[in-house]
Amino acid sequence: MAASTLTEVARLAGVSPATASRVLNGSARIPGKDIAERVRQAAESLGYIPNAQAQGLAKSSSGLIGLIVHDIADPYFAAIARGVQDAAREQHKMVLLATTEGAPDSEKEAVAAFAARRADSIVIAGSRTSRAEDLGGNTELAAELDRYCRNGGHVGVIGHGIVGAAAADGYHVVRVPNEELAAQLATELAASREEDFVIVGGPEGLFTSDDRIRGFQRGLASAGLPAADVIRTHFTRAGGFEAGLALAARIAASQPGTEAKRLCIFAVNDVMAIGAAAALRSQGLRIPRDAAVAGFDDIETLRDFRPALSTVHLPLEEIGRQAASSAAGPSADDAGSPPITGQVILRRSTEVAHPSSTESVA
Amino acid sequence: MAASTLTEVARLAGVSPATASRVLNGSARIPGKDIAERVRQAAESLGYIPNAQAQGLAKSSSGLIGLIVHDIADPYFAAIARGVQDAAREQHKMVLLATTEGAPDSEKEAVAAFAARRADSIVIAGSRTSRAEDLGGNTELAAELDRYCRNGGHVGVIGHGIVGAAAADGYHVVRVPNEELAAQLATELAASREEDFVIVGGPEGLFTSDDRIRGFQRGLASAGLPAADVIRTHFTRAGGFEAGLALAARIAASQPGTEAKRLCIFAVNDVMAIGAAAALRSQGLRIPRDAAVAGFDDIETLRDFRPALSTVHLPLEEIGRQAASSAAGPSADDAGSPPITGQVILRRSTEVAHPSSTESVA
DNA sequence: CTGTTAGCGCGTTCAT
DNA sequence: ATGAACGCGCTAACAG
Repeated sequence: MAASTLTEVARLAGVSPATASRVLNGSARIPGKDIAERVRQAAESLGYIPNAQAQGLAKSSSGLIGLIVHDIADPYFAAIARGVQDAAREQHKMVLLATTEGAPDSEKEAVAAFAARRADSIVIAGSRTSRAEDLGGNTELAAELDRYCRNGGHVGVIGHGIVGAAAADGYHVVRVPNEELAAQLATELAASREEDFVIVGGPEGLFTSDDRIRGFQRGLASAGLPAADVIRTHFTRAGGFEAGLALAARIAASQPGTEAKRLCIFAVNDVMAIGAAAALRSQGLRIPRDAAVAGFDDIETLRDFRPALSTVHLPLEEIGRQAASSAAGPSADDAGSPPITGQVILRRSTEVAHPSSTESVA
Repeated sequence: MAASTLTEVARLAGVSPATASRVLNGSARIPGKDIAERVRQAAESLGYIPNAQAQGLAKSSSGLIGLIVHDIADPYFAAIARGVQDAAREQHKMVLLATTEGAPDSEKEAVAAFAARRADSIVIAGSRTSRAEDLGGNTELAAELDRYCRNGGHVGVIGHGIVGAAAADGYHVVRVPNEELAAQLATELAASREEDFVIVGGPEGLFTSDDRIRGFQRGLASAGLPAADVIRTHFTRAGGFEAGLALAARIAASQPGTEAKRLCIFAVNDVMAIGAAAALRSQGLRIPRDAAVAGFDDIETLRDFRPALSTVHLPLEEIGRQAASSAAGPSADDAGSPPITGQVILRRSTEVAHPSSTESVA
């Protein structure tokens, strides 16, 4: 009852397994026109499906590309996954998924599992961390990756490289200019307003978050503004919401004093920004009237959110694609892919004032 | 340089490969306390990682569970994927991903690919279709699935069964009561208003869409209301947007006449509803003032959308989990999982009238 | 151009 | 309790 094998096909076609193999997959020429047809028919009638495990064993390569994300339901990762999937299709490979919640030790496990399956390459998305508590985990992860690379595996990491990972062969990093873009966002934001800036960031040690915070502060500084307060919270919508609640209180408290200075809140990613905005709204505050809010990533699903969220567009899908194909080795153009760039997008959530007031002042 | 093998470990430990195998995996007893330890150390020092391909070949099972979705970046599928992933983790398996854009022939390919990899089970999400143009594809898909099942594979389909698929062993369907829930939504909506209803549906033949349309109409009928107009469009945000544009025109045109009857728009999924809402807004219309809008699915990422979208909550993650574990065979409780249920959630997007007007009329 | 012989790395009978 | 031998399904060297 088990699926029919190549040998059976060969027997039915009256040829040797080797010949059948040559016909059903493409190695050298197989102009045995007549033979080829017989084999094909035999395969067809038997409903033959090659056993990829066996093929993999024989060729020691699996046609698999492993993808590691924090959470596939997070639109950020989902977008990247789509890019990886695209690249996989081009390479005629399949993608193997692992979600890790960002824990280095379960990332290590995932890498080991991928290695066990002899994945041709591994893509790691999700920000790296440098927290003390993750130090051990990071080291082990780096070791695991190193071993994987040494055994011929290819790795594509998105954002920062793994802490402590040697620049081994087959180890690629798709850099995302988080810091520069955040600085640019701050600059553009600062150019048209005179407000107090606040940053809602992720836990300290999260590279992506830290980079964006640093960049934003730098942008502020170069605009001659003081550094913004930083609220540390979870790198999620819930975290953003929590911070938003605190900020709402702060706004309410300061209103009687000097109502002139509106708050401009920069959340280090869109999901957090949405959370913060929701919190403000739940407290009766309105955006951008009572506070401005900006995010980062330009998540597609969030584009219909109102007021439209100012953010930094990142080509997530392209990032995923690059990570997956850089790991596949320099293909046609060995010049490598173009560096990732983003783009500041100012929308309604950070509008400076209602047209009416602008007009009246002017 | 290739990864070290079990044989090498065995040699280093001074035992036979068989013994090493018994130690490193759990088959029978391995009380060779001293031996076991030696083997483990050898494995450790060599950085031994079992070759899953070889294991799979030997045991003819792969620890893989295949997942087929239209688009992993669609939050609907992403949520299901998370559930599948959870189930996979519990089963100590990994998830293989395939995206097909809903095309039956590429779904067939995906099934074949999964079969080739000897996936232990396959989960198919994404609505089935009965369009004439897909007939051939569906038949082939059904045949492929049938063969897969006959070879011992397990299949879990979400929503409707594959058209033409025999109720083979190992073929499970996680039913989603789309029709009932849509009817319920219509009933609740109809109870508190006197409006013209319009349905924004997907292309004809899409089961999920058709079920929801049918159910909604039924609900309307049982409330003594006439059937709603149905606008057919793409099952995506873009489709919803397009329909929304048309509806905006319709609203604008009818306003001079009888301004009493507001439109209540039911889009067969949340993403389309959001698209429609965006279109209305782009034409200067406001929700729920100028029109009510409802969706279906209760996508998590969309919950912060304003006005809050009335919809039908579906336990997407649980659905994915069930599909993945039903396919794993009746586990602990052979009573099977509880049937999927949803819940109508009325939010602001379908509010009947502003408190003020309600008051003044009363 | 085709058939034969060896493994790929591991699990699993059999003996011992 | 341990080791030897065989086979999982396929590909890659060699023969012919």
